[in-house]
Amino acid sequence: MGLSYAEENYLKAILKLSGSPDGTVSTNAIAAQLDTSAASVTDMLKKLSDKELITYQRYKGASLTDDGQRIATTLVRKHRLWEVFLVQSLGMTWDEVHEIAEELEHIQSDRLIDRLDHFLGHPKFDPHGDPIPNAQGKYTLRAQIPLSELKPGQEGIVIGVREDETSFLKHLNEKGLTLGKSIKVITNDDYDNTLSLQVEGHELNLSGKVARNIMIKTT
Amino acid sequence: MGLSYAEENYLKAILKLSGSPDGTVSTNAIAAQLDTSAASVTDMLKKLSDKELITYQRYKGASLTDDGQRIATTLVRKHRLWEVFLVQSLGMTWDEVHEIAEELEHIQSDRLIDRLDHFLGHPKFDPHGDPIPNAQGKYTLRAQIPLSELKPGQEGIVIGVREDETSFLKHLNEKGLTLGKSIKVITNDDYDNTLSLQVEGHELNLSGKVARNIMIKTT
DNA sequence: AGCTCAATTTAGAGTAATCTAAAAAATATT
DNA sequence: AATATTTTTTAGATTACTCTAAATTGAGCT
Ligand SMILES: [Mn+2]
Ligand SMILES: [Mn+2]
Ligand SMILES: [Mn+2]
Ligand SMILES: [Mn+2]
Repeated sequence: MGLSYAEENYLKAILKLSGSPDGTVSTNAIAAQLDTSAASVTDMLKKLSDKELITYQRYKGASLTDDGQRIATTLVRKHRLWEVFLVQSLGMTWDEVHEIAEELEHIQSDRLIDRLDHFLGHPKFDPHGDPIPNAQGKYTLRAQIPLSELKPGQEGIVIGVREDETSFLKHLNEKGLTLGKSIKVITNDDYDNTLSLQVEGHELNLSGKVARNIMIKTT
Repeated sequence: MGLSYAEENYLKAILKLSGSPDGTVSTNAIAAQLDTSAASVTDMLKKLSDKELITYQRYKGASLTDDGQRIATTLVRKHRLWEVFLVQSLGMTWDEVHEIAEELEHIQSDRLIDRLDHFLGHPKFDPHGDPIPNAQGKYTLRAQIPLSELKPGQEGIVIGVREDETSFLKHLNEKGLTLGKSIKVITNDDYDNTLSLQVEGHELNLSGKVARNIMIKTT
């Protein structure tokens, strides 16, 4: 029997937040990620723990079990494959696909996803530059560095973003800072990483907050 | 604010069942269609009535309002477009797409559906031969007659099925009776419409129950 | 070691969707 | 017209998910 959308969203949130060593995630971090109350999170952590998808001890945080990790990774795979479909096949823009994929990722059918993956040509990255896990849960890592950490004079290519909210991506569209663009840093403020850079002949100013969410492959 | 999946499924069921003159549908008919209890149906009819998506009087059945009709028709459009996608683009078979489309139809995004429609080339019929409403809710009707009503000697082409359950469609696959096939009736039992017919050189026997769910365009 | 405060959990409650069993209304039969 | 049967509704519960407010726990600081 499958999981509910809510259970799946929690697993995905825990995976996203568990970058740390042992991968333990706090109740409040999950609540913030899912924009829900800490009390709701506690309830759900008990349920997921009963189903052995996470390990959880009161007051000690949660981490994914192997089963939980596998399920969460599959959700990420589905989310990102659908995003590729929406952009590549349907011609939607990178700023409008995340919310839709947030629903599509819950469609239940392994066969569907394998077919979709095949149809799309086994893409390795989604429209935001995030890696797509394969059917075995493995994915490609790339050397990348936040734009905010580049020194004046350094050059590179935009290969990803760390944030997929519509407002952020629309902002980048307006600045012309989309995937694949070549950039060169002119100045980078020591204090708050306010940047000026060169993109396709134009000069551009960016806040440190924005620059920290743009990932660069240096050239 | 959007409707829940349950509310949408009820609207779709009412549309499907309201072929009659005024289009009034009984509580039990809906319960049977959705495989749920009559008590649950009554609860939901009250809710949909409050939202003015149906007209409903106790003990008198329900019918769609214009708003309800519009929403239900859009759901049918989405369901059938997704079925076309699954078969045409992903190469799935007509017997495995209905259940998946039952979920996909609830994805919320008008823009997505318009893009999908465009991507698929504005198809007029789904993989079961059912017409696909356009964005305005209009669809093409075709002259068709149940195979069970053909007389011995009559010929035609399979242009649709009235039932999209997997088991039924798999049965047709085994018999080689798929969309587009040419058939010729040899015998048709007066009492129960047990048929024998000619398909691609082979002779085939069908129960009346099956024959009543296969739609033919006579030639 | 004890105190303080933030993080977390528990308590209690609400909404949505569903069920079974009992009551009421409508329809069919005699 | 009265009675029997079927259909539909109501009553009362259950499960899943969520919330706010109150209680508890644990970690950091004197
Ligand atoms: Mn996304
Ligand atoms: Mn989601
Ligand atoms: Mn279908
Ligand atoms: Mn559905």
